[in-house]
Amino acid sequence: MRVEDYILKFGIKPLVQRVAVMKYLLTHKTHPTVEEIYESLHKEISTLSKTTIYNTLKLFVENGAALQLNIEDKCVHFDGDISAHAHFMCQHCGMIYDIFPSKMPIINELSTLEFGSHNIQNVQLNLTGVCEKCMKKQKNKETK
Amino acid sequence: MRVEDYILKFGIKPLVQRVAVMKYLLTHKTHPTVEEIYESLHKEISTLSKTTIYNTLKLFVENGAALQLNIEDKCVHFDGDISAHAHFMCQHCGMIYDIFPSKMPIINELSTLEFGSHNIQNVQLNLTGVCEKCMKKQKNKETK
DNA sequence: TTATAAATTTGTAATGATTACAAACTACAA
DNA sequence: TTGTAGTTTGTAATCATTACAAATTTATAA
Repeated sequence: MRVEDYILKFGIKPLVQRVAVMKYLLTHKTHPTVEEIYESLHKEISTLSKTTIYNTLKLFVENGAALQLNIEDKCVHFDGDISAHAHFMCQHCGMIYDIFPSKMPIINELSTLEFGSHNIQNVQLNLTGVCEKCMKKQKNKETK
Repeated sequence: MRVEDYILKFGIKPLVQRVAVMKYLLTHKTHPTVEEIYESLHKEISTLSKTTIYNTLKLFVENGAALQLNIEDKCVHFDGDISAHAHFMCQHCGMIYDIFPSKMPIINELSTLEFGSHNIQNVQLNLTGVCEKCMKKQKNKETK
């Protein structure tokens, strides 16, 4: 499906900037920040402004076309994968890993959670720690 | 137990500023921000600086004496309750509700989660939406 | 005690992500 | 073609957080 049609399904008018941002999100599973998206897309679309990226991502999130991850305090990350999954962020390298229900079945239960009469609109399961790669690096340093 | 002894158990030297901040966290279950803590404690301890509150909270979090909640993008919240529980933040009023395992049994499973060979140090389950109070307010407006 | 070193606090300045805003531009319908 | 609403853009402002060095407090050792 064309990205134009994809974002249309969320009620979002497919303007060039928006299509570019969504295309970026869908092809880069790195949970990018505004800065990263800007640095990359600015090369293709030289007139693209950072404000537009902020506006566009806000629009995506409000319409359920993307997820905003508040997993760290430095800055916000975005995710074009709106399927049920959790995230693990490494405190050393900053990488954010996806965790899918096949690896963590509890994730399947998150969509049915209830909390009194409150209206739940979003559920996020955020893990932090040290990733395997960084742990190995640490061990190597220790043995030197 | 005195707050002095409580933070000592986390290996934190109980200086007056630290005791004041921890006392605030333990008596205000509102998941305060640095700003809120500062505004309140500044009245008692006029010399207390915001930087010290930042330093102190960082120390608490690093030593497991408090939780840092990244549930929204505006600013960070802190929680002196380190028992297993989740949070629900209302998008309208900004209030953060505690969710304890008795109301949401899945929370009990969070401490035993595993993800490959990665070293998990922290797990947070964050819900957002509209709280009961704010939904009622909305309904009242609609019927007027 | 007293002197000295180490740790901590404080206030200010700097940083950097995010937002506000108004002017310029674009899409689209009459 | 023209008008209007919607969108983008660049700049300036905001505001939470951090850096930093001086001042202060606490711990240590003589």
